Amino acid sequence: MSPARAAAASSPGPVEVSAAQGRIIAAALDLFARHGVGGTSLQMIADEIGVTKAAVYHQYSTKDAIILAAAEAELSRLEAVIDAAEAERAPRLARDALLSGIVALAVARRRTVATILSDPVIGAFFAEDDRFRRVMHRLRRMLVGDEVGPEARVRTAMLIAAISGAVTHPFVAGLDDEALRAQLLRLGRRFLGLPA
Amino acid sequence: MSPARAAAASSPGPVEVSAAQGRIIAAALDLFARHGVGGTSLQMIADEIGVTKAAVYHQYSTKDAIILAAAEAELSRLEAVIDAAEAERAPRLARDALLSGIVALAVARRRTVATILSDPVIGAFFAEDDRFRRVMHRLRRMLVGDEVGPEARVRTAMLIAAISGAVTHPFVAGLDDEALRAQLLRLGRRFLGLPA
DNA sequence: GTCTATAGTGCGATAGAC
DNA sequence: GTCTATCGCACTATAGAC
Repeated sequence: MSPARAAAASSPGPVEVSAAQGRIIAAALDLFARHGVGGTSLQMIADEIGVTKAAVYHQYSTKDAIILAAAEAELSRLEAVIDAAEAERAPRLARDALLSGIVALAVARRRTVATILSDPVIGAFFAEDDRFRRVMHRLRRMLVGDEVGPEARVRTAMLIAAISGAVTHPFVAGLDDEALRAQLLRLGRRFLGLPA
Repeated sequence: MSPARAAAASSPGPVEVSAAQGRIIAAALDLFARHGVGGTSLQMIADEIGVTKAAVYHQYSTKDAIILAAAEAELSRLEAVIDAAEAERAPRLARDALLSGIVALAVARRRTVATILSDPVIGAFFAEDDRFRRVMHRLRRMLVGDEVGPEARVRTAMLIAAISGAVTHPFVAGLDDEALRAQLLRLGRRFLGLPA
């Protein structure tokens, strides 16, 4: 099987969603962040949108399908940031564009990003998802280049965890988005050894 | 029981637990890490220990009480690390001891630490828990001193998120505890501007 | 695309025996 | 400290009307 074919089999690029599906995904992400994936029922999602459970089932035939759709929707946002960064010619510029993009994404979606990356149920889905693995691989490659040792692994894991985890931390609850974004970018650059 | 009520009822100081209660807490922490708090039922906890639900209820009369006991047990480990670090005379030594202790704790309890700090259900309990707030305050004070600006807040949040989040990241799944600990400590020191 | 109605399962929680 | 047995409820999921 060709790479293109394998990719199409596991997850076909940008996933199209109807308006009704978009409402379900948005409601699900919000509720996942507030109650966890396991603590969110289809009834809660239906109530949030203002329809019945059966209407939700008409769009996604299982709860797992909703979890997957919500996780992939959030993953797509990260993919778009990576795509934009890779369009930069110089590796140095690409890396800085990636960092800026990740920080902006994490701040703009404070409540959802951390949930997607830390919820054990979504983690189980992503652990076997080729698309997720490809995204993480591209991320690491752009951040630390071709290094593969323990130092590079830990450094990348710490940077991603620091950005995604810090935005929901109680310490920064009172900060407005712009102040948070600026500090995250500055400290992230310093962590990577980039010019501030 | 609402989180607010449970937090108000929580006692300061070390909480004594019987052998049976200890088994429940250990099983609960393990299951919370694997399925999330909302995705863990009392039946799952009972099965893990090898008793019935009623036996679990005899120790903790609600599921919330189990969640609270498990979260506080993990919080106590962090408190012990802070206590030990504060015993150091020089602030510089205290800060380095704290960092080493946090890193060692996060690595030793890879699976549970991230869950406790990131699960939204536990977050709701901690948000109104004075003991948790005191621990976080002591943590920040030792790490960044008396600074209170956005930079100090974001820096502390990033460090805690980086350490607790990195230990469960897929990038470091293949690393043994000692290698992970050494790298986390080195990069953590560098992030704080301490001598390596 | 949304509804009502319902099946079958597992949930948190309780009562009372040993 | 653990058991059996049970209650009432919420859950995922399905069938069929509009």
